[in-house]
This record gives sequence, C-alpha cells and structure tokens, in this order.
Amino acid sequence: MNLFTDIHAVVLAALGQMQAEGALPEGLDFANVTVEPPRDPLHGDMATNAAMVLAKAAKAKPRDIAEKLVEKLAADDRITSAEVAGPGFINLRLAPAVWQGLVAAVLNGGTKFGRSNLGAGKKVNVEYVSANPTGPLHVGHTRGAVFGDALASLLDFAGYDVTREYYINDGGAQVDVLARSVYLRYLEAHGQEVAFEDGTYPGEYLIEVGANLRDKVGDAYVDQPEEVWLTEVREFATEAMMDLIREDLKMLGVEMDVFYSEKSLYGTGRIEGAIQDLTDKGLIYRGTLEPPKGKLPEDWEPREQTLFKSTDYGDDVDRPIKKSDGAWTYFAPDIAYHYDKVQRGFDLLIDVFGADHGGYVKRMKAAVSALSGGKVPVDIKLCQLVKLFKNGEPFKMSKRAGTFIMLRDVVEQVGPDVTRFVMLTRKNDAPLDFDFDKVLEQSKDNPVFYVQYAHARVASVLRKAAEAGITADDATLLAADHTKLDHEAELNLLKKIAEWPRLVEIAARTNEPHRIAFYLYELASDLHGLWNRGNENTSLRFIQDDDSATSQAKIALARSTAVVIAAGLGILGVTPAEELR
RNA sequence: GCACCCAUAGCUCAGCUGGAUAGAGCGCUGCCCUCCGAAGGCAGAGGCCUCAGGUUCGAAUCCUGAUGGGUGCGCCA
Repeated sequence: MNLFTDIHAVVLAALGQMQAEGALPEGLDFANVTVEPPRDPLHGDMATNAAMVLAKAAKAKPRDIAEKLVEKLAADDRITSAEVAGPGFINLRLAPAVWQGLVAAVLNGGTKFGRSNLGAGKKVNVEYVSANPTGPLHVGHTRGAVFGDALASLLDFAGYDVTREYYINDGGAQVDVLARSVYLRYLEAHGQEVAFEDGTYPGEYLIEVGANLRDKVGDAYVDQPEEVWLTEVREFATEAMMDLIREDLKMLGVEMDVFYSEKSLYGTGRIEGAIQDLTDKGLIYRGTLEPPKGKLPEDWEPREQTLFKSTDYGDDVDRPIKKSDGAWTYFAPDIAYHYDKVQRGFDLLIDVFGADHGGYVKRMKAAVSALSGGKVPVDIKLCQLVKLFKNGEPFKMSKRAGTFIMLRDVVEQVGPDVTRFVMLTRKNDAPLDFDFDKVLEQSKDNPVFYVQYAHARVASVLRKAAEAGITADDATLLAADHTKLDHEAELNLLKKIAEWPRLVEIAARTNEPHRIAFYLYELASDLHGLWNRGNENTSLRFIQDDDSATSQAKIALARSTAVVIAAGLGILGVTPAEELR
C-alpha cells in the first residue's frame, strides 16, 4: 500500500478524463508527472507538478490546466482539498481516514509492509566483499560488506530476486605469496628460525595456519624445494583464509549465497571462451599502448600486448588481458567471471568495490556491455575509505606497526548492530569517519541508539499496557477504532509512516541503502516528539487511564511505528532492541 | 598529464534523479520531568549550497569551465 502511487494513479486518471473531454490534447507524455510530499508540510500532504510539466506540450498556461485538474481531483473522496499554488503546483490534502487506514495496513502486513514489486522478480547479482583470501578482513572490507549486504536486502525487499556473491581471488600471484608465507610459519613450527622478507605476509594470523599444516603433513615439506609443496600449501592456506573470512562475515551477520572461485575458471576453457566471444566481436587485438602522460614509470618501454578494445565502450585506453609471458592478467579471469554471471541469466549485475578500484569501473562496464550485447546493465558502487578515530584523534593504520584494524576488532568492541548502522549513515561515495567512542555513546548524537530507543520505547508501552490490564496483541490493536487517531501530532506520525513504501522504492532505484537509515532516524524523531507532547497534553499519551478502547487505538499507532522501524532495521541487518540498557 | 569521486550552517552530514521560504545532529542561548524511560522534547541564533557561465516556467540538483581535496593510472589482484 503506497499512498503516493495511489494518488498518482488518481491524477493520471483525471488527466485522461480531461483528454477525453478535450480539455487536454491527445498524445501527451505523462512520464514526468509526479506526486510527492511537498517540502513544506504547510502546503499540504501531497503535491503534483502535472500542470507545469504538461503546459508546454499542451500549449496552455500551467495555471489554466491546474484549475481544471483541481476540479477533477476534488471529486475523489480521499482528497479533501486541492488547490493551485505558486507557478502551477497542485497541493492536495487527504482525509484523515486515509492516514488512519495505514495502521491496519501496517499491522496486517507486519514487517512486510512497504515491500514493493518494483523489481518484478528480476534476477540481480550483488557481488561484494570479494577480498583476497590472504588474511582476515579489515575495516575497509567491513564497509563494503555492510553496504553490499544491506543493498542486497533492500533489493530483495523491493521485489528483486537477489543472489549475494563473493568472488574469491584465489588464482593470482598473491596466493603464491600467501603459500610461501605459510610455509615459513610451517618451518617455524618445526623449530626453525625464519626471516620474513619483502614480498611475504608477516601477519601473526598465519602462525596457527603453519602449525596446523605441520600437524597435517608432519615434516614432509621441510627443506624441500618449492615444486614439492607449493600447490598443496596454497590450497591449504587459501582454505584456511576463507575459513577466517567466513568467520568474520558471520560475526557481522553477512551470509553469502555463492562463493565463486577465480581458480575454478582456469584450465576449464572458460577464460578462453569468454575471450573468444570478444574476439568474435572484433574486440581483441595485438597492439602497443601509449605510455601514460605526466610522471612516467622509470622502467617504461613500449611492449606489444594482447588488448581488449574497451575504448569502444567508453574506456580511456584499451586494456591488456595477457602479460608478456603469455599468462592472463587479472582482468582476463574477471571478464570470464562476469561472462559467467551474464550466462547464468542475471538481468542486472551490481559490483561493490573499494574506492581504490575506481580506475576499474570503466573497463568492467565495457566488458559486460560487450559480452552481453548491452543487454545486462552493471552498476558498480564504490565505497570510499573509512577513517578511524579514537577520542577524536585519527587512528593511523599500519600493517608494519601492527595497528592494522581488523573487522573482528571493530565488531568485538562495538557489536555488529552498531557497526552496521554507522557504516550505513553515509552515502557510499563519501568517506566515512568512524569514531570508536562516539558510536558507543548512548545519546541522540548517536543515530543507532536513537532509533533503537524509539523501538524500545514502544516495547515499553506494550509492557505498561499489560500491567494496566489492557489487551494489546496485534489482533486486538488491528481491530481497534483507528479513527480516534485524529490529533494533528498523531496524523503527522502516520504521514511519516506513509512515506515508507515510497522511500523503499527510491532507495532501491538508486541503490542507496543509506536512505533507509536516514528515514529511520526521522521516523524515530517523530515518535520521540509525539511521546514528549504527552507530557503537556495527556490526551496524547499512548496509554489512557480507564479507557482501553482509546488506548488500544493509540498503542496501535505506536506499534505500527515500531513495525516499520523493525522492517527498516531488518534491511540494514540490525536487530531492533526491545529494551536498552 | 589523464580518469573517477567529493565540495551545502563553526563542525559532521541529509537533501526524495529539476520544484515553492535549502534541512538534521553536534556546538552555542534559553525552556520542559507530581508525566507511558529526560538515554527524550521544544524554541532561538547560524547559509552568496566553492567560484564563473549555460540549459528552462523553475537549478544545491543537469551541462561546460575553473579552484580545492580524495582515489587510481601497461607484465599487483
């Protein structure tokens, strides 16, 4: 139930009627006609721009169209007033009964209220995290993980068929480095002195992996050449790292549907197949790239390479898919991977990358566009950096100094709910400050707490109602007389609830889950406001002494608010609190 | 040098793909608990939406350019 689409339909019907009566010419494009909440609530409940948008094509003055449209709209019994304002806006006011009807809609729908079929069941693949399997996840990954996960949930809520996917980069040189590092820890576990030189991972998390390897194979690999052990150790180490990463994700509450291995693309002809597809389209050639302008790398020399003609699809330069030794570059398996996603029948692909992959966006879009014949859109969301603070002081991360903050450090300190919510209170393409002290603060300065508090307050009302002997289960609340909710403050809260289904669609269309977080803050604010007005005006308190019928109507409103908050938090992956401590 | 992202109140940020007098939190000045949780609420002060052009009924929003900041730029993924 989305009141805005309902009224939008009313407006379109009225416009159609005007055409039938000759008041408007045929063949007008209504696509830009919107119905939205006016910026200033004093103007009314909803506003439409219909008259202004159509004026030019209809060769009429906006206000003239508006005057006629207003007459039609006023005939609808949901609309109590329709008036022309400013340059040709039409401001509408809706009958209280329309707003009051929301309570039943919310209580009937539960946390499914606001679900949309915007996605119409289209298959969408959301790829996120995809961190290299060389160590536990750190803070940078955390933002991508939270963002991708919330986006996936949002799209699901908006009616898409969502697959959550993790691409394991286990095919490149970095896993050989990992294997060698684990091998050193393995030797160490056998009592040898080892040195970690450049090009190895000195992280302490590998000590245990080395010891486990020793327990598994004994001294079979000790003092053996690399050919003997590299493949097995690599396998063993990547498995161990993926176990670590899976644990990290679990701590955050992230569950993937698919873990897709890069390595599985090799030796199966799938990379060759994808490249062949591009070759058939005339997009693969041998050539030499121009050196980048400006600061030239010291060892630059022109080289002939196998290139993908990504410039045909808007990229700045063509991109190499093979190294000079004939091996694939990282780009080639990535092309094959996306080719595979296209072939699995997804209607839409979304990649969530870190900001450091910004330069990768154009070539990936080019590749998908070429591979799918432009049929499968790919949206690439970049998550900007997370800056950590402690006591207001920037917290520098350094691998060398051991102050590299891991995902588990953050989650252990502040919990998954806070971590998730805070990471979603900024749009993905803006950098994020994360202050350990501030996020744990319990005040309105902290949005997580503020929203949780609103939810907990409603739970508190329900407990108080039980103490006062008022029945307040959802069935009873649903049957209550909601027309008693006629105070302006109560109607305002209902109007905010009415925006929820609309907001879900906007957030889903733009792939911006942070909008959910901001909406929840506003909704919580309205509830807190109503609550406090009960201080001065006792008739606004949810529990009315000696009047259980009125109480039930008011509690139904509180409960509806809590349901929407719970639904929103559900999308963000945050558990709604029944009680705060 | 080139590409992408960002620029809105003193600070941290929203702004519903072009709408009316640009919003919130913090901070600042006041006020509200015999009351369902004051862990809250209300009010006030605070703005040339970085700058300059353009598009149109209408621009913080779209386009061009400039300035400042971030990220990246052929055998690392």
